[in-house]
Amino acid sequence: MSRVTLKTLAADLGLTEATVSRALNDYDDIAEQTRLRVQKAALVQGYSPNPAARRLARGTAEVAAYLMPASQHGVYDSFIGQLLQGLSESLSKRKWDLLVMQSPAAEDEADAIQKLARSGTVGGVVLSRPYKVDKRIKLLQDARIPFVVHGRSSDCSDYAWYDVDNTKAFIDIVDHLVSLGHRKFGYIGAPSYLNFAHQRMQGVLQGIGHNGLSEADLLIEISEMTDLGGEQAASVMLDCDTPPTALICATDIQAIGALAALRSRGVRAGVHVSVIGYDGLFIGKHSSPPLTTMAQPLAHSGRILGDMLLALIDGAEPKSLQELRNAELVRRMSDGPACPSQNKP
Amino acid sequence: MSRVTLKTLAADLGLTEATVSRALNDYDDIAEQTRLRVQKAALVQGYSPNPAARRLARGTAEVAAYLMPASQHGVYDSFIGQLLQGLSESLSKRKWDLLVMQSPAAEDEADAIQKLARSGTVGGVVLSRPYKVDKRIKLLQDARIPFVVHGRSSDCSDYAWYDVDNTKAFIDIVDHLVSLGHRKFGYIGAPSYLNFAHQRMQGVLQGIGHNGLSEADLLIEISEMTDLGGEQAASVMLDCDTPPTALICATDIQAIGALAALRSRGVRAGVHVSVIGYDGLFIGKHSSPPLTTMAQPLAHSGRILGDMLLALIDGAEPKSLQELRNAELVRRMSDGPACPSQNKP
DNA sequence: ATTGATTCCGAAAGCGCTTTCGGCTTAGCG
DNA sequence: CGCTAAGCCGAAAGCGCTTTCGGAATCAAT
Repeated sequence: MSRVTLKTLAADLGLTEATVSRALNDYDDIAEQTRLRVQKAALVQGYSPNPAARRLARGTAEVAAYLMPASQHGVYDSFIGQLLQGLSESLSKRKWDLLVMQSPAAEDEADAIQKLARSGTVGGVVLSRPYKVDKRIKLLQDARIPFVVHGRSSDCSDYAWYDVDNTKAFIDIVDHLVSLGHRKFGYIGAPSYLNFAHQRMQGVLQGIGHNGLSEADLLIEISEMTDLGGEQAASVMLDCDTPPTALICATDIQAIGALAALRSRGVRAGVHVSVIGYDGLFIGKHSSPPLTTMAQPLAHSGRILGDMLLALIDGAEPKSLQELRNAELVRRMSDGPACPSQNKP
Repeated sequence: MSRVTLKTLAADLGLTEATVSRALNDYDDIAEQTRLRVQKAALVQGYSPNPAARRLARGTAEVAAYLMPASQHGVYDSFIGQLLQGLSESLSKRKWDLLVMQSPAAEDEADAIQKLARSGTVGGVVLSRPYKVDKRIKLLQDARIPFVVHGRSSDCSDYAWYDVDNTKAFIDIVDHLVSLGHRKFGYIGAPSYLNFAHQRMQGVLQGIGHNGLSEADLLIEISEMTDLGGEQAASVMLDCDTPPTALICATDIQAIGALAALRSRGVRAGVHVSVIGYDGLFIGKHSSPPLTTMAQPLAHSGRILGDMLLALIDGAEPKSLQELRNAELVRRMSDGPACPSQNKP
């Protein structure tokens, strides 16, 4: 059983390759009747076009690339599977393929992206977790490759993105904790070249301001986005003279580390000290105590990003494709009213 | 700045496209001197071949597809990110691209894979988590697409695979628990169409046999691979007349659910009842109590699979590429000596 | 009946690269 | 010095598909 190509199909039908091609691609200068005849034959014979040939002829590829964020010190983002599934689902509606690529090392970025553009390998790009100022975005714009960003860089007016309102989320966290009576906070942040980390910190700062507190009421530690990082940062804050009564963490992973720090000191999270994380990771349900967290709605983020990219390909204005969602507080057991007593029992 | 193609390069150098092509691809009928001249020019001008054209001409694609396992009831495998990173790293040594595809629905599998083969989209496939008898494997063989399997189906003699010895791991678990004095077990399994689930159960069964115990000493519950599934299964076993003193779980996720079931009954894991999981998930470190588990060495599995695939492409015998690793018991806090007293306090 | 517009399809030129084949040049040998 | 054998490179034919252009029908209208 040799391959069935346009040529063999055409020969079978007594038509030209050109006609068959147009029939299959729904050109309108093909008689309805022959169109049907051709499409049926294609189905029967199990014809499927050679994508390489099509790509070469058309000059455009039905492939999107997902630029994976680099792993942070061996911690891999657990949402990647979910995101890819959504993306691939959405893209497959148009029979697009999904390529995953490592975000190249900083120096090679320009090269890599220009190569992407030049070779025409991909027809679109999804970029995750942008930096505060992200050269890749400009490169993609210059290369005229349609792209959507999962997150925002500091200047995000000119491209398509989908993001969660990090700043608002952390303002909300502060508000929530203040309403529980907390007045002294610790913030465990992430490296601020990642823009979401910057945004989250801004949220905390604004929240503190809102509520009439001063910077003196806020301790800040920046740590790696790992459990160990969170644990160390929490330790530092807990061991100081007037430790905070509430710990706000940039990510759940760090929060879980913070929980460990509390446990090892015999401090009860949710009673003596409140801990709130961000992400809504599944795993927080099973920490001890279960972690209160701001859950981001990433159930459909993959699909949304995919749909945006497709829309972009169809000629939509990038600026019209910007979607901001809100995270939602899910209270479990690690937050509670401020503890009036000393928090070192 | 228009695209630099073989044509423009050739024109610049006063050579033919053919010569330039051969020079760049290290053919040996090109004078060393001109080869260098060409390669340098290519570098300077930033030439990179159009992959679609190359693919079309060569008839072979430098692209591997990863068939993502479908999510189980909304639980996404957290190892996917890590695996993809390893794969992509390995493949990029040869400038191969990585495509991710959803494993198509059962009925469409044949179609999908045949389409893969016919269209020549991919030059290799990585298949995760095979079923006990997996049609996809035969399809791939028939289609003559090089492929490696992450895991094994029940008949695994004829293809390349990388797997962890699930059976041995669970024998080891039983042995370990027996040495701690346990005599009555509960096994929380996963749906056995997934071959790893079958293997793990076999391990438990063999372990029980080894140690001179009988089937009466083993309760079995099959559940979904979710925390809830594990929790429900554990509940059933704990509530029976003579509950087991040790719970063996097919996956960490289920084990974590089991832990929850214990907690809600006031039964202390690691003291009254031992719980052991499998996977070595990061998250087990932070459960309460921290989960004892068989950790599989997946740190490099992506790279290994990638290297295998590349070797296959180079003509290696599939049978010579079969690698079995052992999982390793990492003891945390959820196992302990059998508790002589009633385990319902 | 002649013209003009439609409708539908074939011819043919690529897209950018690979690869076979053959020819020219130079070296090696008697 | 002539002849064969390498060594190098150019010519050209494709890979399988798309798309422009134009031509042959068909039809309506003058």
